[in-house]
Amino acid sequence: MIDPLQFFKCLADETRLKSLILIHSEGELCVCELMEALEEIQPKISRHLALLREHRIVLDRRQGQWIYYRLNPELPDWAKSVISETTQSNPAYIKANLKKLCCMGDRPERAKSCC
Amino acid sequence: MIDPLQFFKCLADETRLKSLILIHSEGELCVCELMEALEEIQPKISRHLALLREHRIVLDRRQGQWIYYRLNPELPDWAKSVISETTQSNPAYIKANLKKLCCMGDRPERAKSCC
DNA sequence: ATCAAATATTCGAATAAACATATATATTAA
DNA sequence: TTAATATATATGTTTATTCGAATATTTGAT
Repeated sequence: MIDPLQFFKCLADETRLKSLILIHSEGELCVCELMEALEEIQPKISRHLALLREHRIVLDRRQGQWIYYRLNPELPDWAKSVISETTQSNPAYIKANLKKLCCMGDRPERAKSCC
Repeated sequence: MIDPLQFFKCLADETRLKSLILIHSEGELCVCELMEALEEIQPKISRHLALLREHRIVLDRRQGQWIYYRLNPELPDWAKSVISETTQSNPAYIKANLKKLCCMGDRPERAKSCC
């Protein structure tokens, strides 16, 4: 299982930390949603998600053209708990980003629930 | 209070993470004890402790020639909890270091309890 | 089969973090 | 006051991380 040091290194970058918190808040998000919420270019989002995926902190699934990222449910409890508590106790940290996500037009959400 | 990103950056280095976990396990430790437990040179330990102190993750107190570091009791609960859970759930991560601390001769511990 | 959209990956450059060495400060003991 | 011990800090260098730009891959629609 994941080493605590590697785990915290994964959280020690703004793009990755915010992505994780947003993914945890929303359940599942795709790259274009994170681009909008964080106002970052696509390769930057993808690169950081790839790192989280390599460390098995998130899992991905493809649905059509979109790739959805979610927390790995097999993360050790302590690691899940770090993410949960950080999310719950720091709503201000991602408030503006959640807002941008909400206001986003044409979210691929609908596709998510169908099929 | 401390920003989650800054907090995780502080944990994302082996010397700092192990120092924090050891300090949390032992209550209070001085630089020379951490040097022994982590087998690192003094300026390296001091530098990393200084960073933790600047972010108010630890507090220090001088007692004679020694400076003891402890967790800041005013850390937000979520941050305390991150440190506690990480410590409790990863005993193997610092096992060898705790052993070295135990075996250390001439620990300034006695001074700690007197006065 | 071609094109557009979403995402991934590669690569060289820029930035930041960590390091070892040297030196400074503070305390205690002689 | 001098010497020794514990710790802190300053400095130049090395190493690690992050970045944007360019390109590749995959999928769905035409």
